[in-house]
Amino acid sequence: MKDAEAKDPFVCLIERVSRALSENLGIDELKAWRLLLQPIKEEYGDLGFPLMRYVKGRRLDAIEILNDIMTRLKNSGIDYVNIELVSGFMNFRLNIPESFKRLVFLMKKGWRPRPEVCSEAKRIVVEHTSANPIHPLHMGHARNSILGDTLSRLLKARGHRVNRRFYIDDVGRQVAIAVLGFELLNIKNPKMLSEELRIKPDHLAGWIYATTHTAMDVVKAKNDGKSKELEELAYSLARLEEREPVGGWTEKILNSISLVDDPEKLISRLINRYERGLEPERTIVRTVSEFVLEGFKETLKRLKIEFDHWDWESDLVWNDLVSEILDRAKKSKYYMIHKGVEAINIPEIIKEIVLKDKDMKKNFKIPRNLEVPPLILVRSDGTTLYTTRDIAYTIKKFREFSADKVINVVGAEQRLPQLQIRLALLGLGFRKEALNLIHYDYEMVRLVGMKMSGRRGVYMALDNIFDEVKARAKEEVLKRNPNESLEWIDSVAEAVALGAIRFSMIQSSASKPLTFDPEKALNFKENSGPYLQYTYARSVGILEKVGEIRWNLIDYEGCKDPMRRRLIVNAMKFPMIAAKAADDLAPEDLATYLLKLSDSFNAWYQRDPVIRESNEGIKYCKVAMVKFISETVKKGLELLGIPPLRRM
RNA sequence: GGGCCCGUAGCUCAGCCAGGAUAGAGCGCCGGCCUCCUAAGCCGGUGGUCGGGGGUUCAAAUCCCCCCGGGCCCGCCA
Repeated sequence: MKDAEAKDPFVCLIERVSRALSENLGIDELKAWRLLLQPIKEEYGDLGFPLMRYVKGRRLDAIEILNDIMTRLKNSGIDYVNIELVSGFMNFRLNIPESFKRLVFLMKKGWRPRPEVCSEAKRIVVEHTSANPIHPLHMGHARNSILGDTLSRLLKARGHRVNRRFYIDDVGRQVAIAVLGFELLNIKNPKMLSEELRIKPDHLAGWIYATTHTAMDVVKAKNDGKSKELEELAYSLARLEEREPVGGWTEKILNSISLVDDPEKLISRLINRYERGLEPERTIVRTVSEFVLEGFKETLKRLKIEFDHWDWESDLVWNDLVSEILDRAKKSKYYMIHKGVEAINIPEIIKEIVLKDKDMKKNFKIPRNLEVPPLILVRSDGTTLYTTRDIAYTIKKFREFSADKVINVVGAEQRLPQLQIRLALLGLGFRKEALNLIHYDYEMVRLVGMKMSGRRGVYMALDNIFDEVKARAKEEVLKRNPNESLEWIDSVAEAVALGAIRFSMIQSSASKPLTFDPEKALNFKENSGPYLQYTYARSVGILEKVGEIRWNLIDYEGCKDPMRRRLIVNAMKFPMIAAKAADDLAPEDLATYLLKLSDSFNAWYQRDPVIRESNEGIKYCKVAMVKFISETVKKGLELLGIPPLRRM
């Protein structure tokens, strides 16, 4: 094994102890190390294990277990830890001078902190963002994209093969409406137009989509004689008109739609012909979609988010994967006619497959009184539904990447359809796929004092938020670096803004609704991405002032100081914490950990100066610590997709 | 009407799944620290019936039941 790949003393310790605990107590090794990582009070030790939970009611002797662990550790050459039993807990205290010495030995040879690589690498598809190509990415998409991207980074670092995919939903109703808008305005070359008008493609499309949608609703409300609704719609339309890219567009769209007998029929016809791959719809829809995607790509590039594949939903229809699924459904015993259209009998699948199997029940966790309706496959006009196409897409994701697992980052409001999809897969005989499809759901992003609606063109585009945050960051950078070039200041501001936005999107768990307050994202204080970036910049600053690290001068007794000791122990936990965050699909855990580490690092160097330390041995001990923390924070930032800055 | 998620300090949240050692952060507020490695920092102070009520347990913020409040979902939309 190369030294750069060697395991650090802390990871070695955790591995040995977990194995010993697992064998002695008959629990999962994974569970053992997860319990070991639970934070404990410093006075009890560096690691703790709640032994009483397992010893209770069994003929197990805690002292025997302790002795066994001690012996095993001795045999593995791990002599830098002390264990004691206190009120049912097994507490571990590291000999820091000794373990830090081993760590420094590795670091000197090029070892760097990184998440502990898992023993069983899997092939994992992460599908995320997948926004309809009809309007700019907004803050809701931001949470999706950033979660998806961060998960991908974590899983990759954990040693898995990750395939990142964007699903281009070009078949649905939404795109058809946007396309209708482009048609009504007679826009043949959107790209040229957006360049002329200097409007980003997705922003231009967003206006056209919202206006067309609203105009359609206006006409509908008029025909139905709903005057109250009409009033609100007229207001929305007026708001849109204020922002129209070219004078008269709103009127043109509204008038054109008013002339059509039944706009819905027009949309239906468009979808129908597009699904069949007929021209000119084929070219028109693709042109508009591709045009909007260019805008997405620009935004995503800023967020440092990349994809391995861009999958066209229409390809699934044209390449017969959807009809393959439909055929399979027809032959299935769960095929049914529901409300006069083709469907899959989901309730029957639950009854016959899920409820009869204990593991299935656990995997699907279907609430007792939840009625999952049948899944309709085809509309009465012959076009397919999103869920049908998504079944096909799931199969494609598993097949193309030979995936063990597929993670869909999709909003929590889509829980029911996502569950239906998994159940349908199960009923159609795709058992492995059904069990390994994960709906990674997240709650809504709410903007303070604002209700968003894409259909009405009311949303806070990510691009605009980013610009706002960047402008604020620029002020701060400029204040601190008045003599730097504008170019440098701009690039730092961009990175700081990215750090602020990415961090704010992952710092709380996905299951909680997130209230995005632009004011708060502009707060670059503690508990923020920029705070982590600052911590890293400071550590680099110190190292640069020190120059070359004289490893052989280090006096390891220097780590005994309580503050330094605590810091080293905290940082040593990084590989395991990051690994756990990856396994749990919980980037927020890593974020919280990095904040804590930064806190203790910042508190430390401010009280215990490094460069001015007069004792050379102690000084280089501290320098080694700074190097260690610096590399840890850097790796952590990379995992979160936040650019580490050497200076800010 | 049914289901899911959330409810912990004035605000934003961690801890809950795998029950245990005096319930943790940050923001805010009050008071300090820039001839000293970047003050996006540090130090000190302030602040909690863990939504309410029952139950299980030696032990409950954590598990179970009921209730209350907020969000979401129950479409031939996605």
